[in-house]
Amino acid sequence: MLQVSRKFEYGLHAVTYLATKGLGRVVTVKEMADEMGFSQEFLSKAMQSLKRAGIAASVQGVKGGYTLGKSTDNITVADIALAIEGKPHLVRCGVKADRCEIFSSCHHRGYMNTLQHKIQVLLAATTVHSLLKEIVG
Amino acid sequence: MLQVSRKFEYGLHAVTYLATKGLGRVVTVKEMADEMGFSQEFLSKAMQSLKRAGIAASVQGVKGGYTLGKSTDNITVADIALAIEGKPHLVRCGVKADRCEIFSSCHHRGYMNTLQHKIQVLLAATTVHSLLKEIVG
DNA sequence: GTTAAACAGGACTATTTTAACCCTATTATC
DNA sequence: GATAATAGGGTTAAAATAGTCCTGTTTAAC
Ligand code: SF4
Ligand code: SF4
Repeated sequence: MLQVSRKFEYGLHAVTYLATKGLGRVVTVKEMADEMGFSQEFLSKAMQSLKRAGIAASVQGVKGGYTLGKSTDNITVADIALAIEGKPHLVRCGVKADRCEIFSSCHHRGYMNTLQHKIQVLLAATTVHSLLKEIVG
Repeated sequence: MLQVSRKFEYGLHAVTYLATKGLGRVVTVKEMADEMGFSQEFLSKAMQSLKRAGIAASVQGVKGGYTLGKSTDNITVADIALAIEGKPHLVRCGVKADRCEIFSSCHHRGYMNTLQHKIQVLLAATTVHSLLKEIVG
């Protein structure tokens, strides 16, 4: 269906939320989940992925939470997608060749791969900084 | 995971197969399934979708089968995707607003929709005619 | 006109992926 | 030491995808 996952959308919302709060402010998952209206546990997983990718930074313990790990013009939508969904694979064979039973006789793999690359370029073209301007404007 | 469905790939292969056989030649689902190595029943569903969209034309009865319904430069990859997967919805709310619990407070919907449009433009930029040239070249 | 080979399509089942939840650490403030 | 937070493994639930089955309908060939 070529649809982004909920986890990705949660992550994207979280990043823009953190961005509007500024780099200094430490925000808890609870606050974000309450504010934006989705599951705390699930958002928590998304934040952990973002943290591992360096997009978010975490502070543990009481008074802990998350902040952005980079400046907003240094995070692209592609980065967020990569952090949360892992390497993109528009076609099954990208995960592993034997995921497709007709791998050896397939002629349109090259096209699909360039298509995937073009989609990646689209995602990489939007930084969180530019996204925020779109949102406000 | 932003991955195309198997049904779409089956359909795309079928269309290029029909295209190489020329508009005159009527090809059965059995032949295509055997030739390309996938489930006859499942490919049959894809062909039915392609037929309903006018991309393929069918001949019923003994000696029946499928041919292309249009010229190869009149079919784009986007057309095939539309025929097989229906209207694309990069985000849940595209299907129906109430599919997303935070619809009313969502700020990045506009961006996601333009993103989807750009992906559609990518798909629409490739005709079966140009795809065949890529494959051969 | 009977048979057989093909498309048409509804309904069902199985598999896989995604989403959500639970529970136990660990960390650090108070 | 109590508490409020992140970290993360493991399990379950729900949804989407893939695949099958079965019953019609059409039509060429005999
Ligand atoms: S059909 Fe081709 S492009 Fe698609 S998964 Fe198989 S090998 Fe890859
Ligand atoms: S988060 Fe926004 S864009 Fe995504 S489904 Fe919900 S309303 Fe649509």
